[in-house]
Amino acid sequence: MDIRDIAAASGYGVGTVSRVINNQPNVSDRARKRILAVMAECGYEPNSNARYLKMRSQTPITAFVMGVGNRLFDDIIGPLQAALAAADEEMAVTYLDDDSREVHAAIDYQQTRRPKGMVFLGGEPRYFRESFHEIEAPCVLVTNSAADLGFDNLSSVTIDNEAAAARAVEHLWERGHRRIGVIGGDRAENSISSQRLRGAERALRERGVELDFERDYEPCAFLEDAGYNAARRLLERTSDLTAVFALGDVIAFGALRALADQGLSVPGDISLVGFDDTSFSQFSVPRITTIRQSAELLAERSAQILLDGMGGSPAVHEVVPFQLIERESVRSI
Amino acid sequence: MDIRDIAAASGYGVGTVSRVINNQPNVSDRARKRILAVMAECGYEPNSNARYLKMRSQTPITAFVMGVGNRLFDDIIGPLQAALAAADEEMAVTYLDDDSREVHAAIDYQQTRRPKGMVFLGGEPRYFRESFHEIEAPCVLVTNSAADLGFDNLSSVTIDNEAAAARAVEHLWERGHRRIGVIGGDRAENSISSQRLRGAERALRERGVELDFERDYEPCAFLEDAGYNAARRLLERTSDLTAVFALGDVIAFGALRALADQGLSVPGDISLVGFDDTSFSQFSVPRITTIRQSAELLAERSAQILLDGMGGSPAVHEVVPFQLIERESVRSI
DNA sequence: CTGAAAGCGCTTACAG
DNA sequence: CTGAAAGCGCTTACAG
Repeated sequence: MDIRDIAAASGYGVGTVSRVINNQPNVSDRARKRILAVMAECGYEPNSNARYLKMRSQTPITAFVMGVGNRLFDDIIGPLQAALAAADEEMAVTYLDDDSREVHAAIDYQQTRRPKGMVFLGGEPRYFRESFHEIEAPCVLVTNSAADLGFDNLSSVTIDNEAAAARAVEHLWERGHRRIGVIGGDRAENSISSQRLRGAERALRERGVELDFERDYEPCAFLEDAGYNAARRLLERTSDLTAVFALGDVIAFGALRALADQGLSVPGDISLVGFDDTSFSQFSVPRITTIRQSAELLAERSAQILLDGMGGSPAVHEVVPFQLIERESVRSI
Repeated sequence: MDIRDIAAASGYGVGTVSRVINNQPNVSDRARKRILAVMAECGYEPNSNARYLKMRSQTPITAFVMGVGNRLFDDIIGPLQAALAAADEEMAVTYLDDDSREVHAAIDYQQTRRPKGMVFLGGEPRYFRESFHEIEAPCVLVTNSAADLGFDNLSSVTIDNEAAAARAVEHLWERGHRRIGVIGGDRAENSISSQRLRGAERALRERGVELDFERDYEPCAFLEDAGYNAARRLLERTSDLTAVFALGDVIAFGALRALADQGLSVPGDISLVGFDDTSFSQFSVPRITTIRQSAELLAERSAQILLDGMGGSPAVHEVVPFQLIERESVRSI
């Protein structure tokens, strides 16, 4: 069942059928109606490989979402789509699993789809450095900075993760906490988690205390049970902590459980701050004080920057504000 | 930069270049080496639309994952991939958002990719009924039954959701609970949530009590805040409940919060059972008693059934066991 | 408003 | 082992 079958069945030529498929003008109402009817009856769907092989350009903007289940990304997609739609641009979204290299996926995609522009929700700067030069369309990386990468078609919009983490620690400090532990991420990794870690370190240093990585820090992945184990190890090792800063809410959620299992109440015995403002921190008992990135703002700025880029503007690297959300997991001492 | 450029640059013909791209025999080592070198140097990547336009068959098995952030599905993917790999079959995965109709996506995909087989993690029987007849490859629907649909290339593997829900209610009953409320899902919907609801209804009926939908039931979406509100409404309306069965763990998580906000302790004042065994129920305080579906089993059986289907076997509809996981949210009264 | 024809970038018999 | 040629299913000037 191809376009020729439809042409034959409708009594028109393939050119005309193609025009109705693409909603183009210069087709009589009669022809359009007839052809639509035949297509519906046959359940015909155009072969998209053949289409894209020809229309090698100008397919919609595509958003790549790194990993699944990231609430922040889910919250960005909607407003992003809306902002783009306001400028009459469609946006397709592709979810990538954690193992896939976003830039390779984008290269493949570009190869076959030739999108007008691409946006990456999340992504490892490292991969961009390696192979982004192969991609040609204007792009924007969201939630991570591409400022150091120096590609002229790669913009970025992000919060200042370092400052946000520093703010979290500062909040704890203001509440009287002096013995603050940190869990999550990895010192070596050159990415978001290490920026947050640096922020925590800096905030402490500015207050005259050097973060003791041996004693007061425990690295871990962004998973509940990793957070659970990290909190457990940390508390067993150093018992004089009055507060813990978890680099992510998932980690904080696991930590909350670990604390409960050790008979510690939050915030009675120990205070806890998370990062990301996921549903965990909104619904847990106690609700967790955390750092929120504004999905709306991120979305809106990304859309505008991408649009500008498609219009020929050079890459920009924008930093948007974050917010400390005070809830129930920190007490003053 | 296309295959002809590579042919020209290497001094060979396009046919030979195509053979090396596809790792086919009948190419001299010399030619292969030379062509590979040229391709690498040019950073050439074949246009996949053109490839698939020709090779209209035999692309890898594809798994469609409905919605994002479903932990169970995430847990199935790995073992599924592994089981298929053991039979030398690759598997690609495509995440679909909640609004997209899985079957339409599959039809499109089939159109361009012609996969050997497809597996659906989740999916609405309704959509399958409407348009699955257009798809030709052997398929398997996982976590929902396709037994009633009668397509001979559509198998399914699922737990008995009705029995599992009945088991959850029975567990509460055995612990002495007689006034049991239910939250989640929708009576009208012909899908997983309604099966669970029917199970709860049946378990109660078998014990001589008719589930009072007006008083003891509150419908809601599978979201934390929906669970929160549903629990709140239910408890405000009917104050003599000693236990609540939430049709999903996300719902249970929201409910747990609502209960805490009303000053009710779980399980002290009220018992709670969830469904799905997500990280919520494993790490919340208290940990939630719930129903677990075995991701491994689901994956393994799905793989085998798909493989059989590709070998020509007729569709089968398999029901795998579930398990009640007792944790900390139910007390005996 | 409509159709015939060229061409998108590949793969695959078919000759050699 | 290699190349010339046909063809996958579309879209898009170009004539009419």
